[in-house]
Amino acid sequence: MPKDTLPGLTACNYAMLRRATRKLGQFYDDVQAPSGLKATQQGLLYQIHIGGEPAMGAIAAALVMDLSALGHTLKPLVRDGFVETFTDPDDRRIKRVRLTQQGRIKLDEAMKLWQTAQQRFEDVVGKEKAERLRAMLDDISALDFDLPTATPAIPAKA
Amino acid sequence: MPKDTLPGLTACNYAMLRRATRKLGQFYDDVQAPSGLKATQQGLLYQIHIGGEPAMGAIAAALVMDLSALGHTLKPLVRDGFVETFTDPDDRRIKRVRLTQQGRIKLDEAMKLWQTAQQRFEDVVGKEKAERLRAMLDDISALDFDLPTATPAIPAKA
DNA sequence: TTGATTTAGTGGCATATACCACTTTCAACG
DNA sequence: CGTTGAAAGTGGTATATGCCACTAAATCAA
Repeated sequence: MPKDTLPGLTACNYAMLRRATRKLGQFYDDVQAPSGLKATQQGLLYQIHIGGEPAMGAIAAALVMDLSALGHTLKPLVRDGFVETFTDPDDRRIKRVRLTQQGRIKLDEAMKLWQTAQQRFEDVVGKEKAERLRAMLDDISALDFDLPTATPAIPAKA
Repeated sequence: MPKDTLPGLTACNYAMLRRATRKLGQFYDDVQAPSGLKATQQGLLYQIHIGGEPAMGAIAAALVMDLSALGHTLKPLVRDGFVETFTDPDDRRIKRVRLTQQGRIKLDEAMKLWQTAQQRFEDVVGKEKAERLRAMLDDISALDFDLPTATPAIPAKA
């Protein structure tokens, strides 16, 4: 039975990460469904909320997310009136983002549900273990994987 | 400065998970790009490979993935000739999946690149720590979050 | 055997994300 | 000043995923 000796996908860090993400997504989304927001959207609203009218690029950087992906993700939230954008008066390249009144209200509502999910998760997994998990994940998000695929030590400007 | 006292999104298990997933996705995808497969596709091919002509439902269950999502994800792989499907002769509801010859070759190719990425990840994070991470993620994928949202102890068939 | 129920997938629709090719602004230089 | 190159976003295209409504096939009951 070769299948027992094959490593299985449990060996792949990325595959494990995605699988666990799907699992948690189903859970958090389910709990937060009454608010009408997906957990992803709630997270984005929150990030904007604590960001102080952040620029698109700042949000993307904080979330380790592609800038264009952020733009797309933001669209439904703008369409539904939870978020609005405006051009930075000092640098017209920069687009800043903020919550609308409605967005703040909706975020409040969603946060209450979030707490339920979060609490439940920690009850099941253990507060201490959850903390360790988040710390590890935070580390990973900050890593630098530079593959030295022919790194010119110093481009020497030539 | 209220921003320093706000919990930041680092408190949310799900948000952390997604952020780390994006980070690793960018890394693994980048390393595996030469094969033409995304890391997600490589993972799926591998799962099929070790599954012994698995049924759609079996794959979805193993990956904690929605069945319809799996169907969609499979399409490009079928289109590109890496995977083929056939109806189970003993139960025509069941659709089984297997790699084509071309699919096996492509998987081999991608696995070599995967090993590079995997190795690099473990070099940076530490083999032991990576192992703990995967174990935790594996646990999470197997959890049962039943929120007793009015659980009728026994529907009593009425 | 027939009608109700359950199981396995499909298709449509919507969000999440990524990469690439542009466009618009700034900023730096000569 | 212009020219040039970097910085910030936008739009298009493609995959990843999920939910829901629906169909087909198998099972269970009566």
